[in-house]
Amino acid sequence: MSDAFEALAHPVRRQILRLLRDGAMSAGHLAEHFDLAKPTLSGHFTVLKNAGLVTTERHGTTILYRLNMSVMEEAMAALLSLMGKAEEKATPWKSVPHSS
Amino acid sequence: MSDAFEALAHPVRRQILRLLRDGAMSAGHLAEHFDLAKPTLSGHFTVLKNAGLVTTERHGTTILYRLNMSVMEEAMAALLSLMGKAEEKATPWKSVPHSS
DNA sequence: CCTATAATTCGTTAGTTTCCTAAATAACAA
DNA sequence: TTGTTATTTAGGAAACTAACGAATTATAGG
Repeated sequence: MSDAFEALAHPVRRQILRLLRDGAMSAGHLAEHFDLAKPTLSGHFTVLKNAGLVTTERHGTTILYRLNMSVMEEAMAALLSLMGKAEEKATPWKSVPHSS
Repeated sequence: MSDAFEALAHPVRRQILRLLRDGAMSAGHLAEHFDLAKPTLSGHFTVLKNAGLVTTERHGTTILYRLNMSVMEEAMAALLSLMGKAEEKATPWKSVPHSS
């Protein structure tokens, strides 16, 4: 879990995740959104990948980066658990009616 | 927001927050839970305080640390926004019926 | 004022992060 | 094979982090 928060701690990496919200994107296309050298971005990709926050998929010469929602959700759960009181530690999620 | 995630990235600091879930605690009492020198813990307290995740309150010679829920919630919201799709970016929170 | 207690700041060391340029690798096309 | 494009790896400089012991500040009580 430290790795995930560490990865989230850098604004460039959060922006990368934001760009990936709408779907996978290649390293090159992602790099166009930043004023940084490509190797620098590649380093950020590695941090995100090691944290499990993104997955990769090669398509010919390009490599697609994709958000890994399950790890994002694990980070959410970890953060949530830091907020709950101890006596609520093991409380299962309360279900609420669907609104749609 | 970087500061908050940076602060959350260290296991000792997450444990400190966990210890504070049930109420404020003095620096010394917190330090008893770790096998680290007090100056080291004091450094971690400073990181948490600079991130806004805790507040302090002096009582005589002791200093009480207390969770700052509102900043914890801001971190939650930031993480949540990284997960939502762009077209949901500005979606206001949907209200659900109270369960109690 | 003097002493004791609680906590922080200072100074140092070792290891890590971030960024760069240059070189290497992978896949494809001619 | 040769060249082109996409991306990563290598190597290095500057800045930052985490940890410690020693010294310092702040407060309370005699």
